[in-house]
Amino acid sequence: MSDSVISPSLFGPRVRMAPSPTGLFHVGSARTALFNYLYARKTGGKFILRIEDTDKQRSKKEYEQNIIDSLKWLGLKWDEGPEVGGEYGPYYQSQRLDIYEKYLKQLLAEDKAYYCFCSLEELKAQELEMLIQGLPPKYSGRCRDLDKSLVEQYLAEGKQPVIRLKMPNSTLKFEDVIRGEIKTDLSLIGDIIIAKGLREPLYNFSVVIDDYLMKITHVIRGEDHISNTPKQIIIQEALGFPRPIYAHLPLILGLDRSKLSKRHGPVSVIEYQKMGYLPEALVNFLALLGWHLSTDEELLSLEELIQKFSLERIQKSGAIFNIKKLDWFNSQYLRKMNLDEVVARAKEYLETYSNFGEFLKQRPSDYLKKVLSVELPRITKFSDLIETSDFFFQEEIIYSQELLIWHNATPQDTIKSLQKALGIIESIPENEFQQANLQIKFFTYINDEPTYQNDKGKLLWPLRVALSGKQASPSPFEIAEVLGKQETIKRIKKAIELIEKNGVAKN
RNA sequence: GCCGUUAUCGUCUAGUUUGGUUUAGGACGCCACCCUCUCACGGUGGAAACAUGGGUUCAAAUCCCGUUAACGGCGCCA
Repeated sequence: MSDSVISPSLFGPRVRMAPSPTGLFHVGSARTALFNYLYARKTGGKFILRIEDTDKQRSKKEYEQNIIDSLKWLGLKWDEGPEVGGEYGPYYQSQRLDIYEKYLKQLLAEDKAYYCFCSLEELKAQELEMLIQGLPPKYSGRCRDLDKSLVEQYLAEGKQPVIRLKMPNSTLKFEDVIRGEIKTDLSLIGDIIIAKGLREPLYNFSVVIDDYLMKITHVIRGEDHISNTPKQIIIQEALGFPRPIYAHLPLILGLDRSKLSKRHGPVSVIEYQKMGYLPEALVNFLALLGWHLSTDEELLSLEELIQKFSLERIQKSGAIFNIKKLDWFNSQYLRKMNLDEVVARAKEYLETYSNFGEFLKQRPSDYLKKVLSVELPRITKFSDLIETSDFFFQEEIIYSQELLIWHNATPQDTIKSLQKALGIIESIPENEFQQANLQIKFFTYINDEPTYQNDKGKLLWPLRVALSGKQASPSPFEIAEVLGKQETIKRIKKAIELIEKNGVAKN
């Protein structure tokens, strides 16, 4: 048996990401892609993307595009694969059927694989039987030594066989970079099906062929593949292929510690994009799920991650996807980022995911920048802009008049406060209508006015609500500057009207 | 059921290889206080963990053995 392990070639390691387009690109896959990418960049190797679309029933074009879009959004560029090509293509398994067929025939000819004509029903029954006996379900090997002529006859009759690989009965050991030595008793596995037909290869088989032909040196993938590894190694050995280096990543888990899935909440990369997370933040967060520096550094750009990454520091146990920490990363990135950059991204976000785009077009070009300079400390992701800062993006704001009333102030008090505020606002010239100035004007008044001296909220709270319509918002001065003098006056007058219409009448 | 993997604060983790420097460090979250018209931001402080039993040793989160629990796999899916 060949135990030859691929040594890093002259050209450096080659790693790959091999997603299947059977669903939206999962954050777990994104992390696997990230680790592969980091390793390739760190070592000067190549990161290859291969689409595993041999399952014709489940593979969909739209999911294929989603994989590509998600990877691009995250900033993980592949060196070979769809769109960019490469010398070991094609990079879609569905286009490699001739290749698989060739190797399948070779295995059959060498008697290392055989046709199996057992029906699904028979197999199911056997499986059940073994389970009852407390044995691991395993194929009996009934067709293993079928007579050649009988095989020919069945084939001629048009029977649809599957192709099985003859598994040895030995113990197989392999080295995992993250976990060390892993042993399996092959006698427990039985002859696995490697293809449904000459042109219908199954995962375990096609991966081995592709990894070999694409000269993959390191297979970095999820822990859920550990039990596939021995099978793949046996296929490699039957074919005389060298063994790549394996690294099995811990799983990403949901709150209940089971593999992260839809029932735990949003799981696809695009959903996080829609929620307004920054790709940088997602990448940073994902990198720290199962990998950590010995120092306390956590905020790391993709460049820094590349510099500092090492397979050795990957964790062995699964990590729970904690969205609160993602939120924290996102706020950090939002605040650290250059304001113009944030504005550009927020603009794009609002245009694609909200209906505030039109409103924005009618405002001065620096309007969004003003909004963001005020709202940035208050949001964790762009969708918060839609939910909590909508008053900046709408002509009409809706709120109840009770919200305008401060503590134990009466509606009359509130009208008085608003009128006073209106007076101050009106006295400030358009070109001096800035936050700092507004604040000075208001506080000068407050300090001389006994009614408000010790209860600033009596004046400021109704003002703020009049402008925002919210219980929680930036200060009235900040909002006023962004809104501009005219809009500010308009909203205050509206508030006064609102109380006059309802609040006063009630008293 | 069988096989495999894993086990430090609620969560992500440092420390485990080479036992003592650890009254176990950091981050997220949580709580309190300060700032304050509200909400955030910011600042200060706090609660919070070595799964369990047994060894070895002067000394164990760190080494050895057992137990338990959790998860993953056991597809003519990938």
